[in-house]
Amino acid sequence: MLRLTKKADYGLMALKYLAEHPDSVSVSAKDIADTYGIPPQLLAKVLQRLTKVGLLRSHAGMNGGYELSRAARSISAFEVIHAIDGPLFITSCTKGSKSCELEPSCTIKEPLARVNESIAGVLKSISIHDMAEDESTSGRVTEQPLVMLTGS
Amino acid sequence: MLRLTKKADYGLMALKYLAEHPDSVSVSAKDIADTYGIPPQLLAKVLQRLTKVGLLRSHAGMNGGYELSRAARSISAFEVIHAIDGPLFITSCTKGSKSCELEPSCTIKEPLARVNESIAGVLKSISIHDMAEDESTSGRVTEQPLVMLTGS
DNA sequence: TGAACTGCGACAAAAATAGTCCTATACTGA
DNA sequence: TCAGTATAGGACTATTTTTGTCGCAGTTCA
Repeated sequence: MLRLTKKADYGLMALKYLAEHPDSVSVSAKDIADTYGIPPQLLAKVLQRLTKVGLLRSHAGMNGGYELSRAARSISAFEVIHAIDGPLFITSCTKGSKSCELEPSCTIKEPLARVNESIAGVLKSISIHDMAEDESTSGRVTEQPLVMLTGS
Repeated sequence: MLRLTKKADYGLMALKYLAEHPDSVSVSAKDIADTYGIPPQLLAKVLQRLTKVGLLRSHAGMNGGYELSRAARSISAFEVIHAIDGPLFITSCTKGSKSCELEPSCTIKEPLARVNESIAGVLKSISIHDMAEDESTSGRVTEQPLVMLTGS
């Protein structure tokens, strides 16, 4: 339930990798794919999408590759996931497109929409920087409130 | 991204329906399926599973059907979803089974595990009763904190 | 110019979901 | 006690989503 696609996983891993190697001018998709043992071509597509959305800057040609276009601290997990998996959300039919295929029957949607926002909030509150930092200083991140949802 | 399966949707809808009809001694799967225009047999299976898990009580034979085994207020969305979609979570490989197929590469998992818990918290904090109530007195539910995640 | 890249579109393969069918069993009421 | 209505559940098929591959065009750099 509620699982991320592998593409989103790959995207997060790649951004984390880039966040941890700010020194390297640019890193190729292949470099990252090799490091994590994931299909290079797939990762390439993911990175291309992230570039298109503006989270990465690409650099074609020899010694080319990708780099973060912004500070890791300012890139949220939400942005990454949204860019890769799209805006779709919790319930099959979110009120983006025409309500529900199932007539006016979907009475469950509105309550879930709020849950939806809560989850988005959680995802927005965690940055690539947080994820990268986590490893070395585990436990530090939790000190600050991950998310605070009162009222809304 | 992060969307519920239809089965889970159906389950939530059914429980909500039952919560809204406490008068009826028991409601058949067909009744609910007809009301919402969903496949009866599929809903039947969902309800059977919810019964097995103990969220519903079933009653075979004529005029049979299902009823909540507990107060709607004490049944969380989390329980329902967990019963139907299983315990799987956010990231492909949660540290339930052996860490990751991808060697020690999955550095992304631990940070996401925390996100995972946050989401579970959100889901646990909303009850079937909340969802049923929502329609009539929309907006009331939001007044109470949906979830409060500080530190953890 | 050629090697090492990114950028895309079209597929193919695999896995998860959704939905159907069929049979067995339980209970109710006439 | 029999007929009708329900649940219980296994097996199977269909559909959709996800994952991964291939091939080719454009870029950059030495």
